[in-house]
Amino acid sequence: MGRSPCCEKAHMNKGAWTKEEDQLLVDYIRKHGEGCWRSLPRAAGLQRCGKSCRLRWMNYLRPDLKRGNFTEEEDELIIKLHSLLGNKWSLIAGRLAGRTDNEIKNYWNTHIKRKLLSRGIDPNNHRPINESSSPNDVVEPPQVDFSTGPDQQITIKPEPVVLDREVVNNNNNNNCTSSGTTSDDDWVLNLELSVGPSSTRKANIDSAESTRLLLETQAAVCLCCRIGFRDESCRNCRVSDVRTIWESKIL
DNA sequence: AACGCATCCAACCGCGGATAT
DNA sequence: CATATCCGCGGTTGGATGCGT
Repeated sequence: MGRSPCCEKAHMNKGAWTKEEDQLLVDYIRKHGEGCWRSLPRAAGLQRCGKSCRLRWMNYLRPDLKRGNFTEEEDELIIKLHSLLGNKWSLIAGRLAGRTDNEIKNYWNTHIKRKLLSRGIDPNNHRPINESSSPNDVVEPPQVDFSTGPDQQITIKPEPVVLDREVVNNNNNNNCTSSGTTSDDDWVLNLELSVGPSSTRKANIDSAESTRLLLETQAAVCLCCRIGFRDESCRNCRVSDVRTIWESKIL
C-alpha cells in the first residue's frame, strides 16, 4: 500500500552544506541531470534527504543563478509583481531570470518592505499608509467582480492597474497584450477579460470555488502579459485562451 | 577589544496537491 | 478507491556577520 519510503530518516545530515557535499551534488546533476530527488542522494553518495538536495541545488548551486545585488529595475518589478500576486514567490521568481523564490522572499522581507514603508506604502496591500499619500504612487491589486448575470456568464472587471510610468515605458518594446499604443494609455494596463463557460456544470460550482479558480486562472494566464514580460519559456505565457484553462479546471 | 543588537540569508518545517502502489 | 510518499511551495528559524557603543 502506498509508495516505499524514499530514504532512511535516520543518519541524514542536516544544517549547512559542506564543499564536499556541494561538489557531489553538482557532479551528479551535471552527469545525470535534475529530477527524481527521491533517489538522487543515495545515487550521488550524499547523506541528505532528497528535499534538502533539491533546495540546495535550486537556491544555491544552479549554474544559471544570478548572484549579487538586486538592481533598481528588479526592485520595481518585484514590487509590481507582488502587488498583483501577493506572496507567490515562485511565480515572481519565474519572471526574474536567475533569481530564486527564496532569494526574492528574503529580499522582500529585508529590503523592499522597508523601502515601501519609507515611501508611505503598506507592503501588505500596496496602499498608502495614510490617506494623504498620492494614489498614483501605488499599484492597486485588481478588483474582480464575480457577479453573474442572467445568462450565468461570469464577468471579471478588474480596476485598471496604474503603474509607474517610467517602469511601464521600459516595457514598451514588448507587444504582449498591454493595452493602448503610445499615449498615456501606456501606463494603464487593461486587465479586462470575460470568461463564460457554457456548461450547466458551472452552476454547480460554489462561489468560493469559482472565485478561487478564476483568480488562479487570471493569475496564471495573464501575469506575464499583464505586466508586459511575455516569456516563451513560461508555460502560462504560451496559453492564450483563458477559456481553455477555465474549462479544463471545471469540466 | 568586548559586548549587545540588528540584519542577512541558507536551510528547515509543515502543508497541500499530485502521483504511485 | 485508499493510502503513503513525492514534490514544490510559503513561512519561519537560527547561525553568521556587520555595526554601533
